Amino acid sequence: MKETIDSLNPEQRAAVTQTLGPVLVLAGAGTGKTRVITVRIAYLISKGALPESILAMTFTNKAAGEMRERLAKLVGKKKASYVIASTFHSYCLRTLREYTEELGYPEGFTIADASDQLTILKLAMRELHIPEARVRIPDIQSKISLAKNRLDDPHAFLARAGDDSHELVGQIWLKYRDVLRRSRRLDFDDLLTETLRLLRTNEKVRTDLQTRHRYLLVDEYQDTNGVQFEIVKQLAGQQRNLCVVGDDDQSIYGWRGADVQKILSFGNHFPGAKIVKLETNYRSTAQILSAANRVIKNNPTRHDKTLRSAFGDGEPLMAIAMRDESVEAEQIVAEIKSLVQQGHSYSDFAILFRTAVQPRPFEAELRMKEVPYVLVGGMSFFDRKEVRDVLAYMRLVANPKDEASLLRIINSPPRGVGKTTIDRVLEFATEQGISAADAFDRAGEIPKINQKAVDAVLDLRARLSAVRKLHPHGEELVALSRRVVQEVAYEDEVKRLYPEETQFEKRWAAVEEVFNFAENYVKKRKRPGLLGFLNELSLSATDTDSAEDAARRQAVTLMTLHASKGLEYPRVYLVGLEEGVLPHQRAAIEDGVEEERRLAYVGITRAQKALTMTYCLERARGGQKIERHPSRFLLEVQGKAPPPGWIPAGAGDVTGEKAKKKRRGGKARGARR
DNA sequence: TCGTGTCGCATTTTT
DNA sequence: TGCGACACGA
Repeated sequence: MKETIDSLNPEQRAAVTQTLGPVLVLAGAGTGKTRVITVRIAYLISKGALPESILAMTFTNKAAGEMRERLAKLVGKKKASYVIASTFHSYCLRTLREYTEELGYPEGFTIADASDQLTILKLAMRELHIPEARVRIPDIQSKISLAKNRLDDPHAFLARAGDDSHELVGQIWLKYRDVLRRSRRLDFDDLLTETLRLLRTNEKVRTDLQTRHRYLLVDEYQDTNGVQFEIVKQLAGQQRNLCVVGDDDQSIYGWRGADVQKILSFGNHFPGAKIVKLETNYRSTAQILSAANRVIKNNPTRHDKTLRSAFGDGEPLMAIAMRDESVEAEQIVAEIKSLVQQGHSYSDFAILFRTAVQPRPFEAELRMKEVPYVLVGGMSFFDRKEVRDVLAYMRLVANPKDEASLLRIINSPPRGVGKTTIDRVLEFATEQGISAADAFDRAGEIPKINQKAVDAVLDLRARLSAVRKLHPHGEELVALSRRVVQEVAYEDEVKRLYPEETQFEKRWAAVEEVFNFAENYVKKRKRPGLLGFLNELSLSATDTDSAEDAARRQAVTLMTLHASKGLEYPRVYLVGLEEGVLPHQRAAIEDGVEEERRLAYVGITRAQKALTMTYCLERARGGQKIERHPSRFLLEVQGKAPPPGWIPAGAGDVTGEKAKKKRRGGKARGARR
């Protein structure tokens, strides 16, 4: 242990050995954050802490996995396995499952993921007779989620004054909550808020958990939202053996409820906190870091930090103006090709951008020039129709009251159940205050109902319930899942939709993959059940690790700035550095420039040796070319202030105005010349 | 009820 | 430019 400690720099050592009371470790980009966390845990254990008394919270499964892996190397597999390293959501899920009785959910619950949430919102709106066209459902979803993360509740939300749309969100929220309840589902936010509720209202649970987790660590603390903060506070209790690690300058998820104030005011929330700054950077050249420092210091509210390179000066940075986005792509791809000819590997390169449309010209160009690349993000395995369908069927076996899942698959394979039938049944369900599932059982009472459609649904329900009877506790998971799929003749349906053999095989492979997941889950768990399986899948849906794919396949990486956090590449292209793109127009209008600047900072600090920043003079948008101006961040990189006559994004921008007017005016204003 | 064409719209997305 | 929601006809 002593050797490991000695290998740390003085800042890192301070962060590791300060083991009592609250500690805030401000870990700048590339300063050895993960190393500090894992060594700190090892140090705690060496000082006599029981591994099982240490709880380390992360935001992603990937981070949790990495932590466990590196810890195993330090303290051995056995001890490492007792340390709880888990995402907030997974931790909350296991807590809710452990204290089912205290919670009062007699029959368990399944998790509603992002897409289920949208379905449930649609259901809620249908009940309220709000036409879908009137609002954008993802907006509603995000507003409700933000409110939940601020610990708001729908009644308080409605009581607060607001405009029509505020009122509308409140009403939908109330109904959304009803639908979730009667469907026995919790959304991602509920996992957190319900856990907090338990901690606050149940003294047994609170003291249980406080005694169990003597040492708390929170990774990426700048991403903590209001609920997560309160959970941490509850768990820390009087002992306050809490160490949080993060970087306020890399807080880029404010739009999702993350609250930078939590890291900025840590000292106030936990009086007497010790603050350690890690500023020695082991990733990038001095050139890159001074550019990063120059940009980020323009943010007024932050913990003051200045990154120092552990290496030399390095190559100068490049900033290049391009005529438009296709030239941007051509030039960059050409440069990558020529550098590869000089001995670089394709996997040394990353192209980072702000929005999801930007990679298009790059993909086209990379394909044309036959450069291997990996686009990180995009559709995950769990977003595929077949996977979602099969999981919906399985959820229905676990929980027949699940309305979103029932409606998802109610007519696939086609059973002659159309919109009219569904509307009538839902209308009846609303009137009677019962679930959609129960409404089908009483469909005889519904006037003008299509009896054939109802019979088909009843038959479906009978089949699913037969599977449930066969596996009452969800045991024999693999057999169960195959059985469900067989029972509803799903294979025939996939064949019908994709008669072409190769297409069919591709689609069916996704279904087989679900069976594989089940098999792995059974191997991993002592008591594998259906509910546990479904909920674990919901919480691990996104990790497809294409970032690692790129390295293995010797490919160029393309990804959004958000996706790049935590990663590093020898040579980075930061593209589309234009006012309106970065900072994004909407963020510029809505007072979000500071977070956009942090995004730029994250991008810059991904580069190890070389950084090239580009912007376009023109960019196509909705079919026509629009003039662009270099981003303010490009000026800041050079330590310059905006010149007179500089045009900021959002301020009187033509496209912005037009978009707004269109939405308000609508068709009533008549045709525009 | 279901498949096809058209219109409108357009940040980021750890769980 | 490309996707998703809706309207319409079979």
